[in-house]
Amino acid sequence: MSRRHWLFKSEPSCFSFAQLMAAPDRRSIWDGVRNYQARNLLRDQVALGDGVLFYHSSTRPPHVAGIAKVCRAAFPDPTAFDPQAEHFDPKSIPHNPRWFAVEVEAVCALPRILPIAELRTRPLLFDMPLLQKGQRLSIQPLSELHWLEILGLAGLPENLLDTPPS
DNA sequence: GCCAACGTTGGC
DNA sequence: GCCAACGTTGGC
Repeated sequence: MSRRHWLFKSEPSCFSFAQLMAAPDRRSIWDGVRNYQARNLLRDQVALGDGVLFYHSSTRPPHVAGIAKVCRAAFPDPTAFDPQAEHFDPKSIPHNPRWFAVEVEAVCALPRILPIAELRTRPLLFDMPLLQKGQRLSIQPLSELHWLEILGLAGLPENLLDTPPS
């Protein structure tokens, strides 16, 4: 089986990695995605067991905060059906859902956060989507090289996701 | 289907 | 706070 890797963006004032760590079973739904390109990735590509970099945007400094993994693959985003929800979309109906969510489970916080400015200094990361001009996607694919480089920078073992939690 | 106007994102 | 880049909207 080949695991893929992703970067998920969140504004920590909205939902932080610490909140995920503190959630029951360290799990949370990843909902509210309302961009078609990100939706397509969530729905069609993000798979159970995939690795996730949890990135904090719109904070100082913007940074990678932690590692998570996908613990449930795509399902219709329930917040799109809820008139009380911030991202309610009346055009998404249960018979034909427009928006999708996954669930993620925290693996560990980075031993030290990795600011975006530091990522920009690493030659192996120059082609990371995050670092491209104008890139705004909230769900971004990472190559195996990107993933390993970032684990290494953070001081985490390459086989992090293969090691069952103790 | 074009494209101008507008709203949002998000680093700096 | 600024503003570049991008996505969406809607008149035509």
